[in-house]
Amino acid sequence: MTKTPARGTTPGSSGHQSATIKRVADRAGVSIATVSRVGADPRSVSDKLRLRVEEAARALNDRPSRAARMLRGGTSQAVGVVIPDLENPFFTAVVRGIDLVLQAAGYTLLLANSDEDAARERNILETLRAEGVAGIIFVPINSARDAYREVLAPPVHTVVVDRSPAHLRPDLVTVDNVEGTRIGVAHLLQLGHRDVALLGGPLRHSTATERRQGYELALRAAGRPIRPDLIYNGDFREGGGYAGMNALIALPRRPTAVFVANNLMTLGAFRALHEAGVRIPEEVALVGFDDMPWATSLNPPLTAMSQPSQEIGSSAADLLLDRIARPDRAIRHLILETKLVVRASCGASLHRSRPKTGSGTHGSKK
Amino acid sequence: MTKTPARGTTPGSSGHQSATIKRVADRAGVSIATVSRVGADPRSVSDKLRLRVEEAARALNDRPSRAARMLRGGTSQAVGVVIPDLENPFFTAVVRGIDLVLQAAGYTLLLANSDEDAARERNILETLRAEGVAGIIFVPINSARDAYREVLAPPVHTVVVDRSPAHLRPDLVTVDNVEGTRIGVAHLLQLGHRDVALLGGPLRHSTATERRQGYELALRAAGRPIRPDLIYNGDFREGGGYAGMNALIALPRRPTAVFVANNLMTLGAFRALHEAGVRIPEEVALVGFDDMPWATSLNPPLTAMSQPSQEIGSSAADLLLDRIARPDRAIRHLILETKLVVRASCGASLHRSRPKTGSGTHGSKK
DNA sequence: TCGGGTTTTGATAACGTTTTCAACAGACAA
DNA sequence: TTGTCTGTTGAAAACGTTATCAAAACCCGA
Repeated sequence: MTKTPARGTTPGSSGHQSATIKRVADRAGVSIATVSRVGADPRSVSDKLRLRVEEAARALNDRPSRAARMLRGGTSQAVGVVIPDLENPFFTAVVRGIDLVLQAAGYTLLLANSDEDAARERNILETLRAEGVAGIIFVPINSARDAYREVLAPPVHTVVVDRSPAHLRPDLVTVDNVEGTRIGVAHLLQLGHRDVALLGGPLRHSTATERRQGYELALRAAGRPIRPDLIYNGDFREGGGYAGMNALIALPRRPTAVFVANNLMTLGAFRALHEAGVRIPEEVALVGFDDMPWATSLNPPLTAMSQPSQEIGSSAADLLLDRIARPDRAIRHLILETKLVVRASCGASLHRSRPKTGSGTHGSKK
Repeated sequence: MTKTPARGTTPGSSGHQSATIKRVADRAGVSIATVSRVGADPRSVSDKLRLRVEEAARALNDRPSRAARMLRGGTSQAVGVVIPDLENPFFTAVVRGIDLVLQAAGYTLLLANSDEDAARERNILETLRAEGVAGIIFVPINSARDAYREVLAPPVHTVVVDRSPAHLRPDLVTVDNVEGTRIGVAHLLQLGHRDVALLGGPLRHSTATERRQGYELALRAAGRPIRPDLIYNGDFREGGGYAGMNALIALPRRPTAVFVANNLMTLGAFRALHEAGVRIPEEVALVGFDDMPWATSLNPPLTAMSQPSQEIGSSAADLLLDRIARPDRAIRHLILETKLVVRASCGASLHRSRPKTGSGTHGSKK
């Protein structure tokens, strides 16, 4: 039986149709164990057999069954991605980044939308866990304190994105929110504005508190006082930006510049300003956190702190893949830089007198 | 200890930890076959045992392994969703609708981004198929003609969304593109515009051809000629809208109104107009196809044909679930209505003289 | 040529389900 | 009481992998 084995009707194997690995094995004239091995570690099998198996697999268009693999190994080649709002372009850009590297690495992406709802998030996380995903990348709602204890249990790895969770130190990818906001606010200050307001977010999110810190930092560096009435804590949604901006322009001492700490809120702020007939940037100058695809379509185009959204996603995926490969590396926190993109909404073009945009200290008073 | 079978150390079962169904069976003092049965068809097992099993399952927080289930049955409780652009808010709204009903039905959502790339789409579809999804919901790229033959093979069910594929009649959910566009263009005509241009899309997409039909329909109904120079076929992306609008305003006989057949292109059109300093709607009136979350933040706010994006998604999911349950129903094509949302970009507010917005025939000449 | 060691291979158990088949229990008619 | 029929249950095979273990093949020095 030495040479002849490669052909179809070996006595042992009657003509079954299914069972991909078995079919490959039959065709190559080897045992299924050998086939499995060339998939796992090609060096562990002799060149002769390896070649036979490889060609048989190719001919049969063999795709190992994930179900079987997972049933055996307890973990599947899939990763779960959980974001709080599928319709926020920032998150979708992140997902796109994740998808790019995951797809290239042969992983399948399970996406779920937690909708900023803690119960739903919990449910999703449990499902994902039961599903046997190799890892989870998620933007935490961060409601209950010990909510994520069990998600971190060894079989499944976790990478957190955008917001840092309260009582947890997982692998993490964020942006430098403090510095980003500081630069944005400093830009406004430098343009000569004395009263710069902040349209901030819910303080349970690290992004909101950090951006607030950056705001205060910039003000202090410029020697300006922190006026509590100029700080509005919104909800990071369009409605909050609208309400907040309306509140600000109703102020007796109306601010001449506003830093909006979130993309959706920036939209709301624009709407409020347009409706009220307040001119941007002549009456109120605007800088937003997070650039958006349609920032240039706004009127005037938005000056924004641009986040590398897609790169956030791909970095997170890289981190996850790496952790899966080497589970006992040290925890890493990756902090990406933001970038000031100057367009018209901040009014920089009105100030031709001071063309130099230096390293962010305050400008002279107007 | 009355019933005794329920306790731990039954002679047959040594102290294994894993195997959920086995554990439930042990705890309830029945065979695993019985446990499986109460999951599949509760009426097929006696009340007594059924109760015991149910309570055991509840106590053990039993979650049947999807991997095992799929390995046995060949199909998993997951559905694949394939869209061509994760960053287009229309598609994400659709996905959100899908997610809503799928999550409620206990299905897992596998999302993939085909990026308008045929090869990638094909690869995704094959993967999904190999993955054993119960069904696929997708927006087809529609490049090669027989590209989708094998996707339709019986084990996996398909629902197509937004665009109808060329040589295929699957379950389908679209919007009434012809009528939607007709209404939008008629609105412009009724406002007194004589030269209404169309910023259209790539004709390989049914959405683009149908919207073009609607445009011509409206023009003919108003007795206006079709001027080829007023029709620009873009790419359904921001850049195409920008280029197209620039081309239109460079025309010797510049149109006074433009219907933009796609959300991203609308953004580009706005940008072009703003940059060129052309006033909306005084110099060029604008109506777009597909309303967007930020339509009200544009300046002026966008008049648009609003699509029920989320409902498109949820309907598609409903269709799919129904087909999975009853595979031999007739093929269905669900056509949803669009709605004209009048804001400022069309200039309707400038025409206080004619407050009645009737059923879409043309108004008197200006 | 023969041992001893190393490498390569194959048979098989296990993973958690569903489903088929046979066995068993109970009900009812004779 | 016996026999047949129906309804309920359990044993076991199968799904496609991977991993363990033992057998086989090979290599090398004596």
